[in-house]
Amino acid sequence: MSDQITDRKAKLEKIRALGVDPYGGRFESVTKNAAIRAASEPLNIEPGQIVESDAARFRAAGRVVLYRDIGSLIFMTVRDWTGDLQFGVSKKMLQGGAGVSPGGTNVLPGSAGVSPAVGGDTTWKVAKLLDLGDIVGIDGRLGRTKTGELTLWASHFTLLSKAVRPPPEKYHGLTDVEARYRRRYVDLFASPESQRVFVLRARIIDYARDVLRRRGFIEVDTPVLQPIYGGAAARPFETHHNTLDMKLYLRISPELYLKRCLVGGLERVYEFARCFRNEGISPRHNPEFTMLELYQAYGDYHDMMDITEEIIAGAARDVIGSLKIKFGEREIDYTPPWPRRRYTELFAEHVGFPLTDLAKVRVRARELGMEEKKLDDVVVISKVFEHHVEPHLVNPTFVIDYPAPLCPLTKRHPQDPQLALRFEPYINSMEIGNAYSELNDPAIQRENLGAQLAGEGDETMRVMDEDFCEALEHGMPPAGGLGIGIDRVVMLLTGSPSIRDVLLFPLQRPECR
RNA sequence: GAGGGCGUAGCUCAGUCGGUAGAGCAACGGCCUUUUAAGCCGUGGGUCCCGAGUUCGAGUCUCGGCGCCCUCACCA
Repeated sequence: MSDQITDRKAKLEKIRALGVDPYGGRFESVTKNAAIRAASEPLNIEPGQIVESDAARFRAAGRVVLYRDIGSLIFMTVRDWTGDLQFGVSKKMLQGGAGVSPGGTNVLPGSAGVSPAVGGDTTWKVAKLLDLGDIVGIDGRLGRTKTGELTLWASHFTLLSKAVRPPPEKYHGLTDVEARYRRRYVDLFASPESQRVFVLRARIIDYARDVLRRRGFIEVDTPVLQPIYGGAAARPFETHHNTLDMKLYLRISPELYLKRCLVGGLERVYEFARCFRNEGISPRHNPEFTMLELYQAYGDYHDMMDITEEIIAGAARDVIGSLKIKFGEREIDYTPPWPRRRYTELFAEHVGFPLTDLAKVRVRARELGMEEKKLDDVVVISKVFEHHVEPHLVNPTFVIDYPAPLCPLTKRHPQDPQLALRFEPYINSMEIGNAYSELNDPAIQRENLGAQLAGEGDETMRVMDEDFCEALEHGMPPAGGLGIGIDRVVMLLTGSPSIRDVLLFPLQRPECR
């Protein structure tokens, strides 16, 4: 059967028989491996030397990723989330009187060796019973081996958690993508580069929060469970509340609630909104994803472009450390200001004729193999745009002033009512957001939403959000609004080709085991 | 939804023309006080994704199913 598990459980019992709890408790005041490395620099440790001074005493902890037993001497490479460090355990150097480190808590109550605690001899036996994947803590003195490797030599040694399952192969780690997604916990500890993505994700989000806080925004939470869904064009997930006996939808967008906040006088609000869309899955689409959405009263979409640049270019510079970041074979230049290009101009430039020449647009659509007869003009235009223009939008570009019929929640362009004051930032041919000068005329809003519902026909169960329209009738300040697909931004900044690489636990069908 | 690719030991992977299942790491037993993916000697380990079929014989060929990845479609 699964003999490695059996072997490890046998060791577990041997360790318990020694009076040591293989699952330790609190082990605080640990210095991170990276900090220990940094602290070693001024010590100028010579190969073969072990430093006696207090400046070289450290407590460290982490997971055993490499283990080399040389008889009466054990070397192990121990990983924490700052990096790896070699621990050395020498039979002669272990101090008795505590099989656990001072402050360690893993002496089994009532065991034979409990008082005055297990000795160095017991500690040694435990060290010999270690396996790859175990989590250990040590107190020791810093030195260098003959070959110059920085090493923390244990005076006390503690087993903090015994792994009864074997880790993946120590050199390759987990490479099978399915295994990495299904058992992310293994992928994370086996692959520092995977861990790095999620640390960077957190820092990028922190960075965005800092930008918004400096600009006077407050973070709010709006409903995920919504009786009426809206704010985007997508099919929703449905659910049901038992005691209210009520149909509910998981939100496809927080937009209509955040605008209610504007009506209420919360002038600058943002939300990191987990959204759910019951649509196809692809390397750029996950059924649940995170949208940073924000609204600024008295602003417009130009302000939103400034914020977009400040967050994304700033995160590139300050979190990743460069305004030029590779993605696949390409290098993307995030240096602001990003070009702001009109939709109509880009269309004419890359398609070869203006989008107002509808006959030509439809001919081109047919050439692309499209069933264009049943589609509205603007839909055909947008398909042709996607096909011909998006591939050219590699470096960050704001595409501005979209055809109005595509934008039911957007204010019209004052010079051209055919256009809407909307932009989408594109990077690496991918939409990474959506923003506009928000429509605040309640009559036009009601009309647009009605037209949208009519366009969707009976295929969706969508109904008019009367309460939202009523809110606008109380007066919503003019405002700029912005949504940024956080997952996609993290993909770009970390060089991750699939959205699943930046989601800790992407949706997978049940495993047949 | 359509097409293509993949699925073999805990992990990473070989497996020829259809002929009784292989390596490295990991594991187990032994040796070793300066290793670096430690080394040396020895040992064990398989639902070849699942199920049918063809065949004297299937990891290999055929069909069906499941899962994952990619492309396209839908969508965003």
